Amino acid sequence: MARPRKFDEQEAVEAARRQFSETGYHGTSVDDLSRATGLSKGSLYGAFGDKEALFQHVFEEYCTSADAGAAARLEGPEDEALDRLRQWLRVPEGFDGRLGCLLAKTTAELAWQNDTIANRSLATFDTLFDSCRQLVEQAQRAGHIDPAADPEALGGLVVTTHRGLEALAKAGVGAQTLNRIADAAIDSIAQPIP
Amino acid sequence: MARPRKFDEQEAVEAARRQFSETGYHGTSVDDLSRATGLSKGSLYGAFGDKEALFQHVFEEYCTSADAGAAARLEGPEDEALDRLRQWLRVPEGFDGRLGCLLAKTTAELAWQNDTIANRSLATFDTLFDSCRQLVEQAQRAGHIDPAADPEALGGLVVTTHRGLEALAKAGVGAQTLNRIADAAIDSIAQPIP
DNA sequence: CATGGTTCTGAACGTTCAGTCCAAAACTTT
DNA sequence: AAAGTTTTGGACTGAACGTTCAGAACCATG
Repeated sequence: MARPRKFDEQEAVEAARRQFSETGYHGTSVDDLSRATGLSKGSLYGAFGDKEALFQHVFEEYCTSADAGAAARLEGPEDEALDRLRQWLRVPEGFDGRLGCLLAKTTAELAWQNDTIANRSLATFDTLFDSCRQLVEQAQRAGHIDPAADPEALGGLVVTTHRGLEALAKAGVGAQTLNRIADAAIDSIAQPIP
Repeated sequence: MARPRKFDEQEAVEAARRQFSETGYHGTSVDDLSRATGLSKGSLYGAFGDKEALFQHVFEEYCTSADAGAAARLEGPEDEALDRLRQWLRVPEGFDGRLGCLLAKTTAELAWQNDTIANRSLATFDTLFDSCRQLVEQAQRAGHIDPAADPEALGGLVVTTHRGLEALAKAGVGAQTLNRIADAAIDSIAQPIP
């Protein structure tokens, strides 16, 4: 009954995410988005509304997948919980972190001005806090972290370390240095082997 | 022999820094800068060159003062070194961190695209690494940190924690939570009292 | 007071921006 | 194959952008 879309909406959103991740919200023009997605402006506006709506869509999707990742990390045997935290902090060897996390880039650029963005970021950070706290508790039960320690504070510390590593990566600090710090972070909250 | 400047250049740079800190590079228009500094556009261009040159000036000054702060933190008795690290991580109580550090905002926004910015950021991070490593070594000599630990890795970990706290603050995480994490960070690298 | 040199000001310039619009193409259904 | 609907791409618009510039304002000197 009607002409179907020539493009895949999901692919377009991913292309837009890459573009926004590189050049930020204010640094990205609608023409940039048109080029990145391969869609003309007309199609872009028809499918997603204006630039801000497209950004919100991209950001929402990114946060949702971050939330899902946090939930997935909880799965697994308790005596590997500390390793899962370590793996989360570590970074693949050839990794160029300057093209980094959209959550970090967005909160830095927009959280101060835009309450919708600020609230969505905060919600994802809360999810991360919770996930890490639970992983710390798992590691405590497995005897890898001092059971007397405060799991909420240590979980928050892991999240903080993760965000700090992300910030350093954006500045161009090398993967080897980042991983050394990641290991130091985990080792310093781990219980010495008796 | 000539009409003197009506404005104080240093004040103008500080006003521009506040503006850039809030709205970022691409999010700040020259009209915004004109309003923030109280200077007309012509004066701004006369005094600092174009928008990018003004930004570089502001950023350079910010990084230089961060470097100076890192050096200043080294001064003091060695048995207070760990406390100086703690104080650096902690945040004043009523603090609203969403108006945050220009270094963080700038690396997030521009390091990917602009090599000059990237190199300047990296240089300041190196200074921070060095400063924290030395403070860790001081604390080791004072017996507050295990002398067998790797001061380079622990110094890097403290810097990372600082950047992570900054990122969380930008997202709107409260001062109380931030300080709890800061304390956990220091406590976890400190040697238990014998 | 007049001159010369510098700074300040705001209007004006060309460019780029986000967003609109529509004729033509593309596709499905009948 | 014809009708009907949606997509598409690019020309278009007014506003906002960074930048420039001519003239007014100003101070120190002669």
